[in-house]
Amino acid sequence: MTESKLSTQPYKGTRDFYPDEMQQRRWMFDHLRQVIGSYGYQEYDGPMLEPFELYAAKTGDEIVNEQLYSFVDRGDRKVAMRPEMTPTLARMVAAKGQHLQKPLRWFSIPNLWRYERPQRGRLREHWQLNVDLLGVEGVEAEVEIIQVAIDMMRGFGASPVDFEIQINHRQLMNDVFEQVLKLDASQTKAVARAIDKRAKIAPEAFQTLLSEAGCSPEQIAELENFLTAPLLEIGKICGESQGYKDLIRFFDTVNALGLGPVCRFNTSIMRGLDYYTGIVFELFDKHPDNRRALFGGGRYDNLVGMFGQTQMPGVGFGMGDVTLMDFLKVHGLLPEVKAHVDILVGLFDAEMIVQNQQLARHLRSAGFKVESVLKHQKLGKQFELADKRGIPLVVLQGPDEALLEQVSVKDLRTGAQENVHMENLIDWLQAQLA
RNA sequence: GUGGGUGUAGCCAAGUGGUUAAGGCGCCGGAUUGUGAUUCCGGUAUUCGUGGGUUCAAUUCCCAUCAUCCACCCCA
Repeated sequence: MTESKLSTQPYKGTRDFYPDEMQQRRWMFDHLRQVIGSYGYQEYDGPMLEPFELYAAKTGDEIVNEQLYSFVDRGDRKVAMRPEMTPTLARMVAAKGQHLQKPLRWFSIPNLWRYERPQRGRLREHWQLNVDLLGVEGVEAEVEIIQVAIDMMRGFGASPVDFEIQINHRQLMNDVFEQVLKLDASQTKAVARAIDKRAKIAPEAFQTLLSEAGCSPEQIAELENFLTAPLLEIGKICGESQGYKDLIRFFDTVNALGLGPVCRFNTSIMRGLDYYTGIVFELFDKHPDNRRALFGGGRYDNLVGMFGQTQMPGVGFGMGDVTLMDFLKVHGLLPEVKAHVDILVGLFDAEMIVQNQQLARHLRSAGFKVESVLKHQKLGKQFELADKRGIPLVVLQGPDEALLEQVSVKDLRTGAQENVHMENLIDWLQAQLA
């Protein structure tokens, strides 16, 4: 028999969440839910599998061609594992469009799949918070979404100097490409890609990319002029386009709300997804060890309409759990894993299992988180177990205590031990744990 | 998809072409059968990622492969 052993490794680019990691994940998501809930957003979810075509149309060539997990099902349907949530959201909204009361404030924390080479901050399966606001045309929607993002970061204890939201406008970029620079379709794509890279490469390398894209020196100069211009100068370069007006109104509002310092206009923010139509933004970590985007999002006014029933404008963003976790680690914002149990009910000897269970039931019904010892071990082992788990209190009833209707309570944090009468036990324990 | 680094116990690791493969943490057991986090003692690697080759001899050298990390590509 040369049977090869089954590997215990998780599939490439995926993670096992053992209880400690799961607790961290829960902690993170609970924080997010709390902030989002404070804005009135409701949670939804959809299937992990969708028709392949849902992504083929608008998600972007690279994701569809190279990063989509897809297969043909037993009924010959081409199926994909969701690489992002927004198409599912759009589908769900389109399906019920007329009946949903607008605006919609929805969020979800789906697991998403992309066939990629794993590296820092990127895996094949990740969980991504998606927050979307649908049914609002004006930039007030973007302003609210940005506030949600900022408050989430604050909720984790991040300082405003730790991160920055960079903001651009898709339509503004399109206007510049088409009307000012007069680029054709293929040039537009190459130029957009070059702009996306601009912050990471040398200025000469950027110019080379533009030349390779077929730009004349004049076009390059004009583009440079645009890219480095402050927002207020943009209007002079490409006219008072809708994109320009949106941005002005957006920044006016954001400044009035006191959120200006964390928001910055940046013409380099392009975003890869094809469905964005208006303001786009990314939230960056400013820590030198982790300079990367934590969130990305923007306005997608035509996505719901793709399904042919109703048009519905939308604004939203996604944030990956992997990148958020890196942010929290780098900035020291992850708390110690807290004990999940308040009390261990010890088992004095095997014959006392019923008393042990009764005591544990009594304490649980009073609202404590209680673990009970099910198999007799030496008492030293039982206390050791409690200590290693971080359980603060051990409650034990041996023959001596039972005679007096008492239990012995030891606080492992202080080492203090006391006998407490059953009548006072609940109050006494509550005081200890307060 | 391209280039580079690394694979020795659950984790962190030292090590050498030649008898039994350091050490630390953790885990298990004991000293201490009514009391933990201290101390002491003991136990914890028979595929040194996997397969093949060179050799009298390979954990060590060579090749392949897989995994993992980093950079690129792209993105979250």
